[in-house]
Amino acid sequence: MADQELDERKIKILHAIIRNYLETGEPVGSRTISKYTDLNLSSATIRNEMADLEEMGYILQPHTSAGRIPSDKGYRLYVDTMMEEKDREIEELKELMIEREEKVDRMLKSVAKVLATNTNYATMVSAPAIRTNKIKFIQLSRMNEGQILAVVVVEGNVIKNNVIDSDGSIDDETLLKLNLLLNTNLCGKALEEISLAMITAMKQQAGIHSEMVGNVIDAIADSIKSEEDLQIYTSGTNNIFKYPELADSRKASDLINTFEEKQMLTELVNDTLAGEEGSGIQVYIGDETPVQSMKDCSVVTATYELGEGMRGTIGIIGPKRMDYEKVVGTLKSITHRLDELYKKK
Amino acid sequence: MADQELDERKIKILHAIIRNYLETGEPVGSRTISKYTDLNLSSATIRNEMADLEEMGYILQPHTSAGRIPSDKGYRLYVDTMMEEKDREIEELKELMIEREEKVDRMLKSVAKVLATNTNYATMVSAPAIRTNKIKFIQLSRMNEGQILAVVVVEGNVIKNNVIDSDGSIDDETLLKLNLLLNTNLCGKALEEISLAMITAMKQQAGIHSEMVGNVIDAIADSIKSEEDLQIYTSGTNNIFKYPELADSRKASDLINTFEEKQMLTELVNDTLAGEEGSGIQVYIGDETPVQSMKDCSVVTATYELGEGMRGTIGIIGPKRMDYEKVVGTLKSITHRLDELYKKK
DNA sequence: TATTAGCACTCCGAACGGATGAGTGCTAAC
DNA sequence: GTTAGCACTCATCCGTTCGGAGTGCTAATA
Repeated sequence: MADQELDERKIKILHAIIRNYLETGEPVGSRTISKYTDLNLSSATIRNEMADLEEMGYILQPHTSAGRIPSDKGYRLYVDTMMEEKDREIEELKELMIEREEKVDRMLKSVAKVLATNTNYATMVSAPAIRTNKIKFIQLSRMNEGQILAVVVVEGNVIKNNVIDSDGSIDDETLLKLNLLLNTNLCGKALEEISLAMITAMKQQAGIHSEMVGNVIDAIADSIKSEEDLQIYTSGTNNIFKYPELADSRKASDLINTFEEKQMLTELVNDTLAGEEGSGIQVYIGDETPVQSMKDCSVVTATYELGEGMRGTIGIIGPKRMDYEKVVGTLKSITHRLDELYKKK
Repeated sequence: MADQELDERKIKILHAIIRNYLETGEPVGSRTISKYTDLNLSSATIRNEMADLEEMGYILQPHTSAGRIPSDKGYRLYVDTMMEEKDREIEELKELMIEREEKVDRMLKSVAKVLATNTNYATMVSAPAIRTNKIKFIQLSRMNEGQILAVVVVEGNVIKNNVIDSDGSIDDETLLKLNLLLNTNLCGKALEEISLAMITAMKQQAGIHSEMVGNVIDAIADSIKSEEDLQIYTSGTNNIFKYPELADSRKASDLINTFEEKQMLTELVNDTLAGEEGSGIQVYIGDETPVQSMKDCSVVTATYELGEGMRGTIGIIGPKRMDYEKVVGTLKSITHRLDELYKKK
């Protein structure tokens, strides 16, 4: 009775158990199921089946004489094969005010917020990694005697800037030339594409001011790294208190910390962007997550694209018994909307 | 026996009670005090005195037959008159790496972090309100056909920027003129000083491009407001879990939320900047705080100044039984250090 | 052979009831 | 005014009890 396959009936029962548990958050017993499902079986029969399901690892008992709750393996199966998405979410979300904005970062912030209030889970949104963005415009200008302001605009109108101390005095004319040089050479290039060869070439062209070119490149590189490269916005952190299994002081503290030190979330972002396939939506259940402090959570991530290869990640973090259908639906619809908003142009 | 003044002895006893409670976090009984203090009194005498102190409102009993804990009024008295500051903290802090940085915001972030790890409380640091900062430099430049990039640098090298859609095409020469116009008129002025009169005057000078001037001013105003004007950095939020009286799920959730929605902290900032006097350090105990969600906390704030009138606020949020001496000392030393760092130049 | 009814059993959680001990308030003596 | 002494209160701990939910197993049933 142990190593058999999951037959039709077992699947139905497992499905019922999970659905019920997602709703109530309480261990579910055989009697409940025997009424809940359409297949008319007595609780005794259900019990036998449940014993099998437990042996196979799909469900588990918090303690003897308690009902069953889904195991990670159970959730996994559910998410992989038994889930029906709620497409109606898409319509609802259309109403949510996600509007295109001149500056992407501002919009992404609002995405995080909207998602958090809408789902009742914690959310994170990573801005497209800047180093893959293309440079739109570079501008050097003199602020005062000793200081030069370097401004770099990349796609999405993300603007980086840095103040450079220029010891040697540079006259306005050379500044103009440098601007021209930098723009013609670097515009349209992604930041990570800038090669050493290009830099030396530019230095050569700059002649006596080659030093300045180096400084500017350094400043650019610096201003990119400065913000830890990957900008991440979070929202709804305090939603975790809505789920007793996460509100435990120790776990909560760890989670809060993770959200504050956004850097820890980069692993999640990287993993999502790397392991992408199909719909671009990924579900991490419990231990599957790359972030240590989320071992008792489930995380659903999606990749979005704002045209021209600017890709970022959206993540929703909640308890394992999160409403996967709703979350996946919501993420699908929101990435779709982002796609639409930024495709036109 | 009720409406008498606090005599010497009562003060000593109250002092002892508070000190003891700050250390242990447990209600303190008469026996403890009778041994703790130098005035050799039996527990019975202490009990009588304690009854008086309670009647006067300086201490209270969590329940009959428990020891006493300080009331808000008790803490207040302690902070106002009985506290001896630990000046040695100053030396310790010197070791902490607070270094001047080109961009203030980055440094303030690190201040928040250093304070949080050093004190084990939650911290917030507000950046100087931008609108009181003076403009150092303005630069308009053409990004492409239809778009102009406006960059404004204010004191502290805080850099704001905005993209302006320019319908009418402006040639390079007028752009130069506009730059000159803006810089000569606005540099050295604080953002809030810009008056309508100045704007109209500039528009007149700009001639046919008066519209552009308006746009730029709008853009500047916008980019200031955009970031909710007041930038606030927080750190160590999860420290609140170290204090059981705050770790309670409901309170914790509220607090976390306050730190996430930094906007709520502006009241604290405003109150601090307004009610400033003497040392510039303020202590809010329990209900005294202007922020609703911190009713069960104490908050200590300080005003710092980065030369030339750029003033901001540092706040430390912890349980009522926080180590006021250490916190006040730390804040004093750190504001002092900031002052030093930014005075030289 | 699969399903079901029935029953003994397990375990959690809430409720109860002493002990224990810390701490108080009060009184009477010093 | 101070103190010793005592009765009293109350939180906390711990063992017990008890009911309920749910299980596993067995034997009867279709």
